[in-house]
Amino acid sequence: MELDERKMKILQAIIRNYLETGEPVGSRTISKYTDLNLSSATIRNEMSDLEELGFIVQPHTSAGRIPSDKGYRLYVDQMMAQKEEQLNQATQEVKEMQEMLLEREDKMESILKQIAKMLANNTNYATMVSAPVVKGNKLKFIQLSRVDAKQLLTTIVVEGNVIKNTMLRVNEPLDDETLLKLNILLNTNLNGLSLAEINLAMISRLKQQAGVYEELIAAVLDAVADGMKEDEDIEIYTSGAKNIFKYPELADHQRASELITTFEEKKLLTELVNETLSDEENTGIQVYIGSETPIQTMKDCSVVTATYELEDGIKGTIGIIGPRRMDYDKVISTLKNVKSQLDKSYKRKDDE
Amino acid sequence: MELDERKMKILQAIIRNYLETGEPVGSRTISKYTDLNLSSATIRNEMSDLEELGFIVQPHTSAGRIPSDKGYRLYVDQMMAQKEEQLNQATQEVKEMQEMLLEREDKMESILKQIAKMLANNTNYATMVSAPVVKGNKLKFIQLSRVDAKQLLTTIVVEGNVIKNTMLRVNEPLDDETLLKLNILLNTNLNGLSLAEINLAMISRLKQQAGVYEELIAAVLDAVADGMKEDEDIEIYTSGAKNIFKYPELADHQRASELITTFEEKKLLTELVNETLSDEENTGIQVYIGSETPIQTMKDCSVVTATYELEDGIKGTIGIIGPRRMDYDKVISTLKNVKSQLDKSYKRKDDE
DNA sequence: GTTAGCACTCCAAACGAACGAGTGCTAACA
DNA sequence: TGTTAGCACTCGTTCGTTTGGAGTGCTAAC
Repeated sequence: MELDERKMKILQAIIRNYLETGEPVGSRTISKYTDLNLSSATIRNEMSDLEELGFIVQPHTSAGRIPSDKGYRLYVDQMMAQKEEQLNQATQEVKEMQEMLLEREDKMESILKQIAKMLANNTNYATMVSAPVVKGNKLKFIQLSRVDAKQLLTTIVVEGNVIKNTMLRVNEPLDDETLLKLNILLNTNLNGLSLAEINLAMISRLKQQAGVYEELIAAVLDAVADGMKEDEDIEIYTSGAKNIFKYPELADHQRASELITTFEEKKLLTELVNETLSDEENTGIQVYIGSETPIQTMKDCSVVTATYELEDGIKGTIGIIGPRRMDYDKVISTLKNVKSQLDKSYKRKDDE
Repeated sequence: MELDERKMKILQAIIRNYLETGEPVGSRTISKYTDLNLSSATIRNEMSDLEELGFIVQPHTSAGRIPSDKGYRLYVDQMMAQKEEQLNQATQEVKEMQEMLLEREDKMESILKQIAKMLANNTNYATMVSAPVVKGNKLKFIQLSRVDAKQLLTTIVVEGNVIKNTMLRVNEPLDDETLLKLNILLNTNLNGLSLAEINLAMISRLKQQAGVYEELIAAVLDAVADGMKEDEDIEIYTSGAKNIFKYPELADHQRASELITTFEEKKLLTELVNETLSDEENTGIQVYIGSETPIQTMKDCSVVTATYELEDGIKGTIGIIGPRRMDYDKVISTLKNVKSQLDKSYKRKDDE
């Protein structure tokens, strides 16, 4: 059996209708809905075929049909192909984002939080935004300062301007000269290195040169290791969890509880982020439908993600999580817009 | 009408039973449950009185009674008075916490997150922990460092060892000498001041002394203001939101959705934190029952909070949010334990 | 290939009976 | 006077039945 053009049109009509209503759609509806001018009986025959092909399913006998994952997949793929070259209209989101980005260019964290919130409000789905992850992770700057007699502050800056601080306690106050010497020692030896490159040889050399301050240097190195090994613990902001209650198919206790937990324990979401970031042939937007998603608890959801890239290799993920019958069209174009704004934002900065 | 001892006993029995079952409790149940040896008819008379006094209510005619907010309040107050001097048994929580606190004394953030999680797991309620808020907010240390030719890093340390960083861009690289001068200028003028004390006069004096670097100083002061004005934006960690689904009286869509939002937008919770911290005659534990809570969306919940205090004036709040029929006894003693551990943790550090 | 017609299926909502938990009241009892 | 047994009554819950409607599959005719 072939999927001819008429079947295709009917499938599309079924999906569109289901996206709107969330109810199984019957043959009569389609017969009226489309401009095909076919009777419900004919549609019934075609629907029977579409079911055999696996694009739609019946929740139970004598009910209408709903799209299967395979059906959604076809629909989404086709849509993506069609609107490859979409113009970038100044949507609501773009306007809001431009204001955000203009306002404060340095406060990445709060901007990402706001993006998550804005997307949740504008789409009525749950959203997540991961903070950019630096792949290389080279140390750019390290400094030891005396806050008071017994407390030192280590400040390290990693490529991509990620800043980390750690307080250290010392028994004896350090004089200015020693502090300067230690700072020079640390900077000359460690700058430009990644965590992997700070090996045992380097460590013992440093300790040797530090003399009596060997112990202090060890503590500093610990702090450095701590600050740079952030890969496992990606910062993720979420918003709009309450939106899942808007879709009855997600709102029963069991599912809702699981989903809420997934959003609360952001750790589970890192899997999604890793998945999207690791995908090589990534065009920027990815769609996971139902069982395709990498996170178990979301098997009844669809997830659309966008990967944004600030500088080379510094990437993050924006994700929208909703029911299978998501408004893919709107979500995808919204994400495309937001992504392009974020991509641009850093380029703009460099131009200054 | 008086609330004599017998009525009191009956009220207690009603509440205890309701805490367990969540179902309205009838006269026959009480007649069997207690050691009063009274028939159900007598109990009925007493219950009628208790209802008139406002301690219990009937969800509808011909149903059992459930405690009113006033009833819970009496019960809780009495319990608190009784166990004023409770011994500090080594509970599950204490053990878990001691491990946490021993492990890393500097990582306040992750410890607080863990506490929230642990409490949620051990109590089956939703939890929140606010990071300590410094009242005075005096600047302890400020430093300007050169990360690379075009980027400066401001690091400020506020009392209570809260550290803030901001990146600044400059057009012209600064030489070491200028940097040193600016640092001395900043430290000598600003150290020990609170945000309120950095007034216009001070600012213009600084700018004047900075000469050509006036603009830079202005940027630094902006960063300082930004870093110190954190009062409005208290860091709050939450956990166990999913637990609300365990209590049918909270789990309907409407309520659940509101509660989830409250937990997600932690801003709303700051009100609760402010309320508890501002209460002067605070013995450490506070109980808000139903409509007593300061947050509208929680009017069907009870909230138990503990205020912990690290150093003088550096306080935070731990809160447990559950249904009205919360196991107050367990929750209160758990919170007492956790609170005392946190209170101690800093004292211990000082002793070292 | 398309369509009208019809029997059939199945869910959802409406209905009502039966049940049971619980009350309030009254009258009797110690 | 306080306590208790008894009884009529209320009201929510449950469960089986009914009904209506939406939708299907099949068949026969166009």
